[in-house]
Amino acid sequence: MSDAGRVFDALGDPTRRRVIAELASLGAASSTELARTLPITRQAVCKHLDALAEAGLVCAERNGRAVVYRVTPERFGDAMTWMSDVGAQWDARLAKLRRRAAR
Amino acid sequence: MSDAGRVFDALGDPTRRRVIAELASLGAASSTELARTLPITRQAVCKHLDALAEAGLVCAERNGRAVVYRVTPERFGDAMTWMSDVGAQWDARLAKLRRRAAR
DNA sequence: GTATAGTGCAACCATCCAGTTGCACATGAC
DNA sequence: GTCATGTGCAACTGGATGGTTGCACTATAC
Repeated sequence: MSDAGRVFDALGDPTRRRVIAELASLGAASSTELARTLPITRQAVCKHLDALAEAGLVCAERNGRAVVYRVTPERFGDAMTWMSDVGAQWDARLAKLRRRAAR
Repeated sequence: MSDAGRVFDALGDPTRRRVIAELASLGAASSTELARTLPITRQAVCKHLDALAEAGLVCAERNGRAVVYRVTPERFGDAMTWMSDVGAQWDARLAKLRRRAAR
């Protein structure tokens, strides 16, 4: 799957969006810390973090017995590129249709 | 839910991304036409188009007995804004941490 | 008129997955 | 050492939903 696809799949879940937003606002946090601020269990948070890591949107770093997660928003670019591509394609089509209509 | 949330939910499905990409490349098409170019039935295409319309990513227009769909990529902006907000939040946090580390 | 092509709606099924619970293991504090 | 805290893994469950089939309805073509 494309990188953009992975990003959309990861962000397609509302809770996952909350997780990453929370993480961005905290700066860095462990699954346990995030679970304290969210209405779900640590296990659920872990699964979401795994999915986000899979998409390259967060990274994990072991620190003693704690695992600290951080946001890595670089991949947002892939999703943005996908959207602007679709938009551009549509715009080109639209322009073509308009030219034809003008003739 | 936020508009950005709706966009991500809509684009979270791979088939739905194919549908909107196909629609953008065709310019405009009915559910029947799209079903011909995709490996799913018209009914499935309809459901996806409904979801995309719900998110404001496509619009439908009746034309005789045919219903023609078009891409309306304006809503992509909401999703992009969400991503840049999360990124900015993280960047601000990062800068703060770096300042503290530099002290 | 009839035949054809398109749409809309409802029911059904299978699969996926978010979330939970429970337990074992690891690490730091004392 | 013990105790507390945090993580990892596995099994299970309920609900959501992507996809299908079937049928009724509508509009164009002839």
